[in-house]
Amino acid sequence: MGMNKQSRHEIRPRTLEAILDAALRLFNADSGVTMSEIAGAAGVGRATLHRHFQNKDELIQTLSARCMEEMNAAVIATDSPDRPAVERLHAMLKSAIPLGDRYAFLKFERMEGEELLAGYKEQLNWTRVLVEQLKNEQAIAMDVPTSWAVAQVDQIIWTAWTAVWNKELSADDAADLALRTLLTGLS
Amino acid sequence: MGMNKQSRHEIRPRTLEAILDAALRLFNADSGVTMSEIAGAAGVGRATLHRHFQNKDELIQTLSARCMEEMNAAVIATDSPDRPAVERLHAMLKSAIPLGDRYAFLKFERMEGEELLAGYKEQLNWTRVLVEQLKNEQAIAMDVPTSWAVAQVDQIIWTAWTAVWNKELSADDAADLALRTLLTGLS
DNA sequence: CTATTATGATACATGAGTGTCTCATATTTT
DNA sequence: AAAATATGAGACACTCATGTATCATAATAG
Repeated sequence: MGMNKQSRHEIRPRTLEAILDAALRLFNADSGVTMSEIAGAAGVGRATLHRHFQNKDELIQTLSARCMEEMNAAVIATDSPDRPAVERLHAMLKSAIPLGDRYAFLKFERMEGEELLAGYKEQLNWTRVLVEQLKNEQAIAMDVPTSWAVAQVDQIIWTAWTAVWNKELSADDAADLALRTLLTGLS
Repeated sequence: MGMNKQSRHEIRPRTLEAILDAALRLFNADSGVTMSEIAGAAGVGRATLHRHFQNKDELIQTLSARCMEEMNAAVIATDSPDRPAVERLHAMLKSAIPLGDRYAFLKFERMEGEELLAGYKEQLNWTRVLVEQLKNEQAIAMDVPTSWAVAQVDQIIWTAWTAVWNKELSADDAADLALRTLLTGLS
């Protein structure tokens, strides 16, 4: 299936979870972690780590793809097609912003790997459709380039999460403020 | 003076420039460059590199601090205290956005080093003062947290630069759009 | 209970980047 | 021109992360 050449060993669910949990935690603290440290933090032998992930890139890609899927799932879960686009944007922000600390490490990793890129493009595309609907409902001006609006939505999730992480705002307040900033600016 | 223990050799201006130029260029392409690659690209012996920069961190810090100073200088140059704050914000965006590719690599580096942090705080403080003046002139609503507004200004420079880099917008258009987005949002 | 199999621990090999040193050469300074 | 000195090139040792192989042990499946 998804396993590679060294698939002589099937990975146990507990082992996989322990590895991914530790890797996610350590990567968010320092993108330069070593495989040994990850194995140690996961309570797993270093050899076991190498049995299932040949190199660090493969581990990062698996991790990134999972986080991206998680994010996409959370976003799509808020997607009720009959509501006005503004409400859906608000709901998306509310569910996406708290997830920031799950995939903060992606900020320091270059975008590589098919799965990760696919997930990211899916996310961008989802946002693009939403932006176009916002334009139709005149919540966004027609002369604003769609790519610009998409970038703003994408970026403000990070900004809002950072504010929450710095304990300057609550998650809900950050989502409200993000929506307001997007639509009417700071004035 | 600023040199460290191995200051038995004074660095020549041409050598220093060649090294910093190459390092900046390579770091923006790949944050994992090696000292050998930098030396090679600079047309400089690897030993010379190690004579003046003990380790890679020291090189990165020197580079980061320089870029930050450069950015601060460019921003402060636009600072004419008698103009309205909105005009000064516009002028700042116009001069800061095109500099993005000079210090894009900072996006992938953790903030470390006294000089760099000092420069960054100086930049944030400058923006904070500007935001407060914008509030006084009622270009920004009083109930918007200042830290939020500062973060928005800081982030939109990157977003705008990315749009320019992707050739979606010209530098001037990006600055205009950034100003408009900050003040009145996307609507 | 028994057979299968994933894991842990250990040892070992490898490669890459780093940092240091020396000396001949090129550059600058006086 | 002569002295002082920064550089280039090469050799060397060292560290550390990586990757692989082996085997006893623990967990799981039948």
